[in-house]
Amino acid sequence: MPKSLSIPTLDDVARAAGVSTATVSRCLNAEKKVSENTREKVMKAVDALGYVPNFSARAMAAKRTYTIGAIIPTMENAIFARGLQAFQETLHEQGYNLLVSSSAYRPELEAEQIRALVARGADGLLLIGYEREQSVYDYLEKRGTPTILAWAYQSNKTHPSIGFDNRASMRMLADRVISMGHRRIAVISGITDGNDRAEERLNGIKDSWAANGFNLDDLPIIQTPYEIESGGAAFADLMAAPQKPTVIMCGNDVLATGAISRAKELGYDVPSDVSVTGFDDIELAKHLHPPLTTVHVPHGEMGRTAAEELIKLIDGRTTSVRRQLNVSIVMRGSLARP
Amino acid sequence: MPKSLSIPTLDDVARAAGVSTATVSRCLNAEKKVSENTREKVMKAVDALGYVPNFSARAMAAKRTYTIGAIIPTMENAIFARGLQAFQETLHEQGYNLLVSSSAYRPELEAEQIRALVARGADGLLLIGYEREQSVYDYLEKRGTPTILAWAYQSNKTHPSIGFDNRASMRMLADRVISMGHRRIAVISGITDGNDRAEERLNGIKDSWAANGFNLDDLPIIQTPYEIESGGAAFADLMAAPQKPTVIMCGNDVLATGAISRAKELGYDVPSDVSVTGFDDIELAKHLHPPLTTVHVPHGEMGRTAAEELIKLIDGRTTSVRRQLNVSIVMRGSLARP
DNA sequence: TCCACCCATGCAAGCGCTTACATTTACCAA
DNA sequence: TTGGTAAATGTAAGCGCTTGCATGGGTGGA
Repeated sequence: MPKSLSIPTLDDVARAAGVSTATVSRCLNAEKKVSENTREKVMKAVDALGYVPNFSARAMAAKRTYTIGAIIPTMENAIFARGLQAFQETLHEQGYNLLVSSSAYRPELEAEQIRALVARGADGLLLIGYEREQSVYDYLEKRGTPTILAWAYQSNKTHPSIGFDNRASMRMLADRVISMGHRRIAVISGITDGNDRAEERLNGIKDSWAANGFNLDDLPIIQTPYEIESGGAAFADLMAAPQKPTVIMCGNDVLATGAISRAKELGYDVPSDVSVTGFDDIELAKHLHPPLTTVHVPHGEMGRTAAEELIKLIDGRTTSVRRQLNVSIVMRGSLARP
Repeated sequence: MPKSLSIPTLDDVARAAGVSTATVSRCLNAEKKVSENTREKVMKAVDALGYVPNFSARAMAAKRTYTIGAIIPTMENAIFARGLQAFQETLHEQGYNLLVSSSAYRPELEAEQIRALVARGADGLLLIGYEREQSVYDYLEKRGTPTILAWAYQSNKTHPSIGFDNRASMRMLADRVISMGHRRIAVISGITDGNDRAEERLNGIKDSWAANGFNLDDLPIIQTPYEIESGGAAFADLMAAPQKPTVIMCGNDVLATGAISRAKELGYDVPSDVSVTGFDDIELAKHLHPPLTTVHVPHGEMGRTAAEELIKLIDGRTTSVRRQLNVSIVMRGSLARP
């Protein structure tokens, strides 16, 4: 009975090609050290058998997987899609694969998934933001797994990271809003607990507000999950106040989408009744009506750079990276003078 | 020099606990067959060393990974997000992990990723739709990897699948549109080449159109990628015709989003100048302005069921599944009488 | 013609686990 | 006390690959 009915292994290929397994292995990996003649024989056998190397066996023997793990807070909306796409494409060009999982913004789930990815032999990891337990960093350190943080950059942190300054960026936008004459600002923030990006963005607004001589007590803030519905609900709450805000600054574009949608339902015109701003500049932002004024984040560049630097880290071609990217304000129709 | 500096293995744990590796292994897997006493000792050692089992080694020895692979056409937009989320949650409840990759709607990439996932030892696979080369199915068959298809259901196909009838669903919507009095319909379809769902949806519209006694030559159709921008561009093209359509039926909600956005830019009012319909009922649909009339797909149920049935397939508790889910039309503001 | 080298190849030792099978231990009935 | 049985544990053989080292054959210089 031919063995061909079961899954072919290196051994099968070697036997079929009349060489040793070592030779087959070398054919499949290092291009060199095998004569043209032999390689041809081997490749023919590989094709004939439909051989595909067993990943686990390879990982075990080589202690290298050419796999990168990424854990993002959510796949539900497009916040991370563009950046991750670029990350993945760059990785792919360099012969790496990407394993993605989502933590649903839950730190304990993130920790679990980090362990799972490391256990799977990920050569490196991409994580979002800084905030996580020290024990997680210790674990990564101990296992020697190169890790790069993205979507955030804080000059006082030393961990390899590629991102932008959420705080300064949001402050820039808030300054702009205030300079346009707005004096009644309300904020729909993401949940800051366990999310340094959300916290920094909120702080950016507070910075601006305070620096312009206003009282933080006069700055209504609602924290709510990054979902369209929540943004809508928060909008309704904020507009129910006796002193209606003239502008609502949202922690990201998803919340802003909800706010604008709800504004329409409630009969408010944006921006003449109330302005709305976002953050991230997801693709949808410019297609909202009115188009959303927001902070443009260079997602593609961030993903690409993160991939390149992470691979350097893995190859030992560098020991640390810290790169700050520039964001810009995109003025669109959703923001006007009060 | 203590070995604790390097990554702890089963051996280390066994030594620390004063038992054999077999016992430790049994502790970590089958709950039974180990005395309470021993288990405690072992667990203590595990904690102390911070031991995490090596996934590859485990996969190799056990020939089982408790990992499911899913390949979806895109992560860029939310089409698959809800369904995948439910799929993943159900899997997780049953102790399985999910590996996701995206094929960017490219069959050859999908084939490559299928091989990669199988090589990684995926116990089962989730794929979208029916259309792929026979060789891919043969490969899966040969490797004995259980595979379930989702997001589509065709009664004439026998492969395990869980989905809905794209053709009948879209036809239902088209019938409705026509019954409202529309006689000038234009279609923005996804690229049908290599995408059976897109093709079926388009066929559904054609079915209805023909069944109502109209000529297929009078049905303008543009095929374009599932992107907001493309939807917008297609909309502009269709409206540039001498005979403007009274309704534009889109292959999915993403295209419809682009169409509505572009309509505003061009100064058309939806639905009084032109109606727009979508398909999928992504979260955004109801937040568009006007809210989008579309076909509601039970994504959550589909994901959940797919997970359950796939696991049954893997466990050999069943040999085949074919389940058709019901969709429904959601009437919202974007569709009105001409 | 001979020797030193180098390149292509083979040999075999793991990588860290699981599990069939063997062994030991504990306990109970006779 | 002793034999028998079942439960707990240990032994060791792989799982499919990579890679350091050994080997052998071919090449070119003297």
